[in-house]
Amino acid sequence: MVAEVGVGNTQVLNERSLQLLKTLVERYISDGQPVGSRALSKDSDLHLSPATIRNVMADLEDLGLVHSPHTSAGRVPTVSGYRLFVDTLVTVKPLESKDLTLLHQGLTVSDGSSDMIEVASRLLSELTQMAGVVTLPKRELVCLRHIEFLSLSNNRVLVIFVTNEQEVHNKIIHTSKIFSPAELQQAANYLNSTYSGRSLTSVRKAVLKELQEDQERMNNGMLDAVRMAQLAFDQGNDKDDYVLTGETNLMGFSELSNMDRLKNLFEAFSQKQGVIHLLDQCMKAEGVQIFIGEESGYRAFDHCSLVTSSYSVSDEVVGVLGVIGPTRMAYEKIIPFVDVTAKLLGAALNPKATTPL
Amino acid sequence: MVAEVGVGNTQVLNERSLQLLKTLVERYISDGQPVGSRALSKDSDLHLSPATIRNVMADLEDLGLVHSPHTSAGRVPTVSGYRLFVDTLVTVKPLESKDLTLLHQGLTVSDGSSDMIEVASRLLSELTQMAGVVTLPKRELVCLRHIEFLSLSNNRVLVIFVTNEQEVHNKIIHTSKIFSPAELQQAANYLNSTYSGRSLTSVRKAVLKELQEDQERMNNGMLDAVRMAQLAFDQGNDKDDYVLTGETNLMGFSELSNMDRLKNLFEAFSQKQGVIHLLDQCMKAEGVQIFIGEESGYRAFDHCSLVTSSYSVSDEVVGVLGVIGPTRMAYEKIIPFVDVTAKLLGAALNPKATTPL
DNA sequence: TGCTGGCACTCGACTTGATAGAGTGCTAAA
DNA sequence: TTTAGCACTCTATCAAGTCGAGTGCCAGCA
Repeated sequence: MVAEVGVGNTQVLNERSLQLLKTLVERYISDGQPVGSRALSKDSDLHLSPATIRNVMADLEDLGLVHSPHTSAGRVPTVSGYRLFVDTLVTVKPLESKDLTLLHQGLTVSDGSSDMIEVASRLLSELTQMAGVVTLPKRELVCLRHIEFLSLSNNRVLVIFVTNEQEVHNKIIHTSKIFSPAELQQAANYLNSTYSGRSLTSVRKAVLKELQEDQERMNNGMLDAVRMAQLAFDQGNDKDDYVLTGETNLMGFSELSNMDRLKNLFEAFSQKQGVIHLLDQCMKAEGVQIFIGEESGYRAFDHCSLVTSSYSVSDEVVGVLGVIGPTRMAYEKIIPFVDVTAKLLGAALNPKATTPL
Repeated sequence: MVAEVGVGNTQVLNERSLQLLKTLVERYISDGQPVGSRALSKDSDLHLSPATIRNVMADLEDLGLVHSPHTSAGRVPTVSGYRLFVDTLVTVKPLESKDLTLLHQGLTVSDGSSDMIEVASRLLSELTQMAGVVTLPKRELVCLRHIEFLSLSNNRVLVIFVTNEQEVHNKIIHTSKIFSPAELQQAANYLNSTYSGRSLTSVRKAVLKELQEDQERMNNGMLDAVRMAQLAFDQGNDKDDYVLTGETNLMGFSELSNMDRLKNLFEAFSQKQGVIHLLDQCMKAEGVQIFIGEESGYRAFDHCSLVTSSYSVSDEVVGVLGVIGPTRMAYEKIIPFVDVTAKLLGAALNPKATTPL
């Protein structure tokens, strides 16, 4: 993607062109207006005349890095231009100490009763004045703490299970026969003593294995328990989900003030599907990842950028968080912001954490 | 509010004027354009010339029922005009059988595993193409089914309790001493045997009473149990909440395409406070209630109307549902729609229900 | 060879003026 | 009491004109 730099056209994309591109993007991000050659001549420290800059701009336009909305307007960065900018040109600013303090305050493990995910999302959106998004930690990496059954009418059983420290999940399963409360209690006891402390994926695997191989070894009660566990931890039970806050902040940006775009975007938010898929992709990479405009592949996000970072608990990636805003966002601030938030959240979610960083 | 009708100015607000107001509102609702005297003359069955109608319009304008955006535009209903219309003039249309079928399908008790509240909200928004809102049933009228404690680190205890048939709630409480799992189990057993089946409010009252009066009668374990119950069922534990769907539908309406208005509205939605307060007011009245524009008292809703109805389980009002849309909405359809949905939802939530209506 | 000043040109934003159409208020007549 | 007619008002729309920002290109200069 950055292949243009220094291959065939080294002489075109030299240091100076890159410097000008950088200045242009910075200027456009802060102003929102197409940047003309005169402004660029003043802004950059290169002491070049507007005429020279126009020549360079023409080259950058040929390379698809900038674009002119119309004949006599300045230049605006294209998606490729932004890409080059965030990949190699941007000079990230260290987080303002005010913001850092707020993040620390919000994301310390002290107060276990508040929902960290929610807090993180809110911090992201409030401090960046854009939309913040945080996925719930992946259940594969989540430990079963306790399970409990409660009988309902019509062969239905309410399964309640607690994961990690304090997250409560519940699901209704349909059983083939009616269980007495005592039987349910017994089943729960068996499952708790056997599987408590193990990860949900490993529990699921173990359950499947027992059903296939060890049936003769088990008594009826154990078999029932394992069967119910299978139903309870069935794949795709709790769909991965995310917490999104500050969507309304996005309504302030002029590039999103087009009602159709905005509607598409908000519909994408409420359907969740696309967003989840996008965030899933970010989970694979470590560190900060950025989707600019159409790069995401979802039309609804055409005029948005997404700056994400995965967050990890005990060196395992368990989720993703990020900021959604207009393509024209202050990447140099947002990138470190997302980075730090991800690290703090990971640390805060770590049960045996001392304050990190 | 409807006091103008037939008091001092009977001769002004006579049958004919009302008929014309009705026609005007209907026409404006369907067109969205200010209605002129000529159009009104054709639309109404009164066989009056435009000139006559202009005289009537001038009277209606004096009474504050209609309003001219500018000198040579037609008339538009004011809030008072809408009020009079929905209170006395509107002829509600019976629900289309297609919609009725869909409502019945969605809101029958058969499938207990899906969330009725969510379904109801979604039906409201999808079938009306506006936003649907449904409050969660009031907890005062909710029965405790089962309670369970789980110890966490640092004197914290995770309380899980199940209400009604299958709703699971959880809360973390801080205790003064550290309990062993066995002690917690014992406390849960005591509470389950004592309070299971009673409403949350009555449990709360009973707990308070025991703590104040019957302390000497109880052993230590019971006392601990009751203390924990008090913490768990503390007032304001689960804040009343609502499920809102189809907000994005509102972005299609021209009267809400002003970005500022829209932003205010969506911020009100995400803060929830104001909406909850508004819905609470509706809980007091039975049947369909309507807030038009500024009547709600919340600036964010200035250009919206809210058509609500409380819904009841076993003859007790437990919640409110409604539709939010632009002031210019098809009241004659929405009113019966909300009415029927409320009745169906109430019936569906009734544990021992046969299909109603 | 690369940079710069100059010049003609283009395009959008804004202003102005003219026109058509919808709808009103008022008055006088039926 | 209703109606027809008329003058008036206001909006929306279009065309024309102007201004300014910015470009592309060319010729000259270091």
